[in-house]
Amino acid sequence: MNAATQTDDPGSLADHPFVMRLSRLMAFRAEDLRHLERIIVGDQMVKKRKDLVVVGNEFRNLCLVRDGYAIRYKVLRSGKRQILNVILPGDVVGFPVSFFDRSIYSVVAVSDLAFSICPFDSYVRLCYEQPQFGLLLSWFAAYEAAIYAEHIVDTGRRTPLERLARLLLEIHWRLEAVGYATASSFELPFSQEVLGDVLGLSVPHLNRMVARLRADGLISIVERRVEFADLPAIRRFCHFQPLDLVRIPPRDSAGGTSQP
Amino acid sequence: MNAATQTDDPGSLADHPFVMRLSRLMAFRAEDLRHLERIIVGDQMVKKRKDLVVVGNEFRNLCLVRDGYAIRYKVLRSGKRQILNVILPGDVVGFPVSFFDRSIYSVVAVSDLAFSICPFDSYVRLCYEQPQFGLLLSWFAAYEAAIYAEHIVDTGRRTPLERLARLLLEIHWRLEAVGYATASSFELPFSQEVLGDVLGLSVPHLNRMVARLRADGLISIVERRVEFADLPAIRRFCHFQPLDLVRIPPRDSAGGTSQP
DNA sequence: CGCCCCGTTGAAATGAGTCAAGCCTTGTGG
DNA sequence: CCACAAGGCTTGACTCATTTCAACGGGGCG
Repeated sequence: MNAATQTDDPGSLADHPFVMRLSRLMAFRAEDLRHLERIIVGDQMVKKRKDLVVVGNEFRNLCLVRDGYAIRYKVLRSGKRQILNVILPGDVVGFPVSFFDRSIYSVVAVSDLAFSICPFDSYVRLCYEQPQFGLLLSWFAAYEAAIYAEHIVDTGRRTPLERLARLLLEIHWRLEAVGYATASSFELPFSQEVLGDVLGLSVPHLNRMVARLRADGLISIVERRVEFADLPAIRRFCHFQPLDLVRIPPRDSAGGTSQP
Repeated sequence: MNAATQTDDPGSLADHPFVMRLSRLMAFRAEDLRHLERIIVGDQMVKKRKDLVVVGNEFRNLCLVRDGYAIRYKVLRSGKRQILNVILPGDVVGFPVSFFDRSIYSVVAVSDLAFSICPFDSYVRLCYEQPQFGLLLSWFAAYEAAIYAEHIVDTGRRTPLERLARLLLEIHWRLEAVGYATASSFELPFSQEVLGDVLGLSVPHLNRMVARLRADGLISIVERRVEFADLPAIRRFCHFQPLDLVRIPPRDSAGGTSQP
């Protein structure tokens, strides 16, 4: 549909970061993998700075990010931009926009991005046939909501320094979950302008906060790679606590409510 | 389980605000109503100021609010409190907490509150048998996430005056959807301390913003009732746009992906 | 080679928080 | 039924954290 895009055969899903997250939530059988593969219409690669979702347009796809980074944001009349969330490998671009008539925010790639495309309607149809996929969608939605909730607390009541520390820890945590980070460091794919717009801070102020974390020896940054010298220490400093979903109960778990 | 609570027979669900919201999302059949009634274990009433969910505890229920108001919040070490969201009739108390091991925030009633209790595990089991309920859960989750997203934009980048106007409009919009508001007014069940903690503002500053909206003739408040003199005007002022979910596609919508 | 993006730093202006006090209303217990 | 307490609203003065505006340097990319 667009010059900058190319769609080819979907690669194997087995090593997809989305599947990696998913298999931590439920007993994921080979059969389920086939169900998912069946409704994926292709893989796509887009360039850095390419818009994926634009406000006001209809968007009805779940794009499962295989590699690369993007941001979900809204720009106001005043020209200010607020980023809701950063999108990492294993995340889904079409959430929650696919549930609404017209998109209320935009998504843009901040690096080259590779993802698998699944039409929303196909996914919904699959949910009717294989209810575990509906639950999966709910679980992802709950996780997303919880991340948003933390961002509300950040921008509403936490100090800029805490916010920044927490954001770095959140990104590290999420990247580690899909194998994109080491135990104590990760490649930071976002400019300070992006970080500022996530945290509701101006670029100069954000910059000063970065400098402060550095001066306090809590982080060091060399060539876009963030390293935590003492992970427990920085977690203590900003009271970071990772979010952990419970697993999705399997179909036959206890009793059942079926009528005779 | 607690002195202040009393559980009695679930009343009819037909007039439940939750069902009212739900029936706007899908073709809700009498049969579905029975499915839902079957897994509801009772109704409960709690007093104003009663804690429903407390941080760190496990909570595995969906509480469908029938009447009254509550808030979902987190208090920080500094003593500051951030409210994530206000809970109105038709909302679900156990979201997203039931998806996590231990609750990451608290919920407290700010008025006397009546709700129907549905054990989370029962609901999940129902999803396996009747997949439309799984989709329903996803839809609710998406809506919740979208509201959170707007709050992030509010606290991150909007002026205090806009935030306040938007919050009042959001509450009005959500109350109207369940028949708890007139076309241009509603009972405001929240103190200024609560409003401040939703918007990330101090009470004195919030108070000044209320005064300003009043002075500008955008709202009037008499005896806890907020009245919009000119609804389009205040919506224009803060660029408020109601969120509208698409309907859940029915089971047989087009084609199907079943294999032979 | 030059442009543009990105990071960095400084100085000034201002918006919002904090602290403090007073008043009104509501609820409650004597 | 009254009195007092507590919660909620309102206002003022002061402080300071954060934004805004501005300028500069480095480095990668075309």
